[in-house]
Amino acid sequence: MRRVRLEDVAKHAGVSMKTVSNVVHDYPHVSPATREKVQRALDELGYRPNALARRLATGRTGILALAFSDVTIPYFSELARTVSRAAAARGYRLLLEQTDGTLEGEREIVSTREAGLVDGVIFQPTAMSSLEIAQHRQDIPLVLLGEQTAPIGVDHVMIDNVAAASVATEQLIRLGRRRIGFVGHESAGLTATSSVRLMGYQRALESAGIPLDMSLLLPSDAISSRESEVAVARAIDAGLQFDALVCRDDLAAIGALRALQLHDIAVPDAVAVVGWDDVPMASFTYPSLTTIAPAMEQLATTALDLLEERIAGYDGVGRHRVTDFSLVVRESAPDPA
Amino acid sequence: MRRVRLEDVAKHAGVSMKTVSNVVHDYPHVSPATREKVQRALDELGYRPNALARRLATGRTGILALAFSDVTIPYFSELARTVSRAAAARGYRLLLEQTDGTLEGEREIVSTREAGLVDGVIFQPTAMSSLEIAQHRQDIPLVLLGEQTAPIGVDHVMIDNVAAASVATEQLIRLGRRRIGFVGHESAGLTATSSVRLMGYQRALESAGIPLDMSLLLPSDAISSRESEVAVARAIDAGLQFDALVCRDDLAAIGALRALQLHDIAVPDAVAVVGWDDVPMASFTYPSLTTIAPAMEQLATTALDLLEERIAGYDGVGRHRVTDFSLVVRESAPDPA
DNA sequence: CGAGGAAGTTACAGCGCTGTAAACCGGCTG
DNA sequence: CAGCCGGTTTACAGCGCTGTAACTTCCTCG
Repeated sequence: MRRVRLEDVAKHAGVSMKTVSNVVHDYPHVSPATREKVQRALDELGYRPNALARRLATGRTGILALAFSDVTIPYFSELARTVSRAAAARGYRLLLEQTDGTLEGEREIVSTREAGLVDGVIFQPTAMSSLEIAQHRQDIPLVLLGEQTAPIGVDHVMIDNVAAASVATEQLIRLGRRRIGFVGHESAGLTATSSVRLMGYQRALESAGIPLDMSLLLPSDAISSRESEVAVARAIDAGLQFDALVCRDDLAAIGALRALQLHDIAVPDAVAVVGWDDVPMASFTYPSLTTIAPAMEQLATTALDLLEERIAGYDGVGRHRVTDFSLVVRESAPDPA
Repeated sequence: MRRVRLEDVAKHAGVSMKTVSNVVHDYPHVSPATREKVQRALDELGYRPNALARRLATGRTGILALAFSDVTIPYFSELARTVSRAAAARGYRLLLEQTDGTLEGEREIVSTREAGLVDGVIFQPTAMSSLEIAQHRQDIPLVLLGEQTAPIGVDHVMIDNVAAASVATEQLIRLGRRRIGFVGHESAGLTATSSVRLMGYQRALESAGIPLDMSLLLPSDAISSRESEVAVARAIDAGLQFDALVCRDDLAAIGALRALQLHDIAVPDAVAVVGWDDVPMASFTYPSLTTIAPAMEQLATTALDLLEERIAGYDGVGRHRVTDFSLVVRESAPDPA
């Protein structure tokens, strides 16, 4: 069953290849008679265009890559879904690239040994520094996501993490909490994400005149529910007193919740908890999680806008866009009565 | 900054394009001297092959599509991660296609209006029937995942859902439970998945001599934690007596857990719960979930094996592969003391 | 009635690469 | 020393499509 080519259709309809191509693409200047004749040939032969060839000829593939560490991290699943939808709406398809958060994996993304396959890349780095990105990067349209600062010449979209962390912390302060811990930042090699969130947390405490107590920082060995559960459990066992927790992300919050429950500590009465990301699960934990919700659609749209401009040829300085967030209030840290 | 082509390198090195191509591909019969000369030219010019052109010439793209309803469903995140890794190990990259579980979305996948972009497709249908798949399908290598039966000529990989549902149910029976409910199947338009799982549940009850009580079937309006939380809450409020729940998947189990907790019903003492999929979250709920864990790696590997055979030209009857599963015992339905 | 234009159509040269067949070049055999 | 052989290299024809320029009709207008 040989593939039907444009030429076959052309022969069948008795016109030139280009005319067939014009019909396929709804090019306006084709006479109705020809159009109909060609269309019939198209149908009879069951022609399906070869995407590859078309793309070689036009130079654009219609494929974008979305790269991050791991799709099973709920925030990234959400990101993948949202970007995939938004991309589809613009006629692009999405290549999924996982880096496992390793330097090698991330280098591979940025230095793309093969050209041409992908029109552009949206990339949320974990391990790579801005400097390294600048060094390895090829001349493929690139938009960076996340808290990492971007190299000159590279576009970047993020939410204002410092502000968001402050908002989260303030919610706890409004509840009258004073011994507010921070959970889930890396114990070694703080990521950019954790560090800006910590900064916002500190800032909110300062503004409220609450002195920073270093013992309330509960780092964990890795970004996972497991590790933050361990960290919180250890703190409780060590007799640490606290009445609220700001968590680096919802995964950390979920781990924290579990540690508190295992120790029969009531949430939010004894300890209030806020998370970050508003992952789907945040509604279904018990109690459900108050959390920072990034405006995901807006983020995806903004990133795609920038990327499309790059693809279209914009080659100026890197743009920096800040997208919105909101605090979703649920059971784990309700509004004050 | 014009792209460097094979021809540019060839000119620079004073050899033919094909020789350069041979060096790039480590073709053995190239003299060391030439190889070295070409390699230098390659490096000096910073040549990067154009994937598209290569693929047009060879006819293979090295891209596979993975299609299912929604990446944010944890089972699919896991699937995406595992398949993506396995595919990467074999030199393929993964295009992510979301169908939203709609018929149109799924039709699009199977009928692929464009040819050539993708070497093969791994697809887990939700809405489409086997018949419809057979009707719409094009001649692109295709492997089906999930409980749906596959059309003749199409490969299919799944776990033995009836057996797995029986194992899950038996765990509850061994705990001495007799009033075992089933939660989270669709109240209208049962999917193939729900229906085989229900079948296994019934079979286990029968084997244990427990009569089936239809009132213990708690369907929900949609597959989500929210809906199954509602379904379970409603049942409790209606005074339904039960001492265990088999849930259609972990999402349903998580919803059920929340309903039970909100009603102060102890898990597993009053009601034991088993889920399905072993999503990452299953370890971090409180209590953690006993759940059916499909052998995801094996599933991905098997699917890719079949697909690669198809890509290589196998055109025989559809193969049917059954992969393993296990019951992961956690707090929500522990082993009997 | 011929110039000028718009609409419709076509031929053809790429896009950047690879497969094939053929050419080339010593070195070895008889 | 002709003939042959294997390793090495090359020219060239595609892969299937689109952009461009040019050509052909058929009108319209002065």
